[in-house]
Amino acid sequence: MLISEVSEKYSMTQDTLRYYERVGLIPPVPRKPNGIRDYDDYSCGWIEFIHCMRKTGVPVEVLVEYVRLYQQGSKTKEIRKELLLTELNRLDDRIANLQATRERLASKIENYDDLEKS
Amino acid sequence: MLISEVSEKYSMTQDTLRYYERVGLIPPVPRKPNGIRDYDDYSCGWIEFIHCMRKTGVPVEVLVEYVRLYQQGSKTKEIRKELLLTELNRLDDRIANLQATRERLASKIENYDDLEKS
DNA sequence: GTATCATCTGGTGTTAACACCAAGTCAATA
DNA sequence: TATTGACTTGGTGTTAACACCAGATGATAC
Repeated sequence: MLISEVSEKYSMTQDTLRYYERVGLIPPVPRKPNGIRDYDDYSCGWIEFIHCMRKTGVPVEVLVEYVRLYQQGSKTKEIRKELLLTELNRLDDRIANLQATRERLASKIENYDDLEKS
Repeated sequence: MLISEVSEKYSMTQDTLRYYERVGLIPPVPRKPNGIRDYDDYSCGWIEFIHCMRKTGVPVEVLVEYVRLYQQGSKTKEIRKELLLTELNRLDDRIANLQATRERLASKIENYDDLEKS
């Protein structure tokens, strides 16, 4: 798969795809003999996963560390799991925070409704 | 109330407080005759509200617009309400997105658990 | 063979949201 | 009265996460 197709498939720019590989957000992508990237299912899987994590705000730095550990094989399983757990907790915190603010906003809006009636 | 006290109270830097005022994230803060900021309850209320919104990711730009409308008086009530509604919807979308990713992460972690048992 | 592509690498530019700094003012304190 | 300390403004610096650009290469179309 060419970078243009992957770019299309996941709605990401080619620049972002190359950036992700450069900084280690995904493992190295296989190349054709002439050096052109040739994405396979494995690479696409990573891209999809990283894209999803990035969209929800997991920092690049954390994901780079995860990929680094992953590439060191099964001996890092335990650490990787811990890393994911940490992010899960962070996510839960953020969700709770957002929900609280959501309620606050909602009641502020209700206030506006009340004011209209008067 | 001095800026140092407000800074302490809301755990924000003095720089951030001045920045918020400068860009219009909060209405102008009253000053003592010598020009020093003297925050009252009204100002503190704004700071608390804006701080809360910013923490959850509502863009500065949107909040500036809200404050601008607010300062134009009650004739902008309807627009302000619409603005808040838009943000509420955005928040709901983001929360849904985060929750989906949360579940994904959680099951990935469960996978790690399974692998350990074998 | 040459014009047209898409791709490559290496480097610089951008944006949001502050953080930091310097030089000046003012009030209180020793 | 001299020093200390908090505050002021105006300006520049920082960081993350890409976006954009230029020049070179290699395959394909004509």
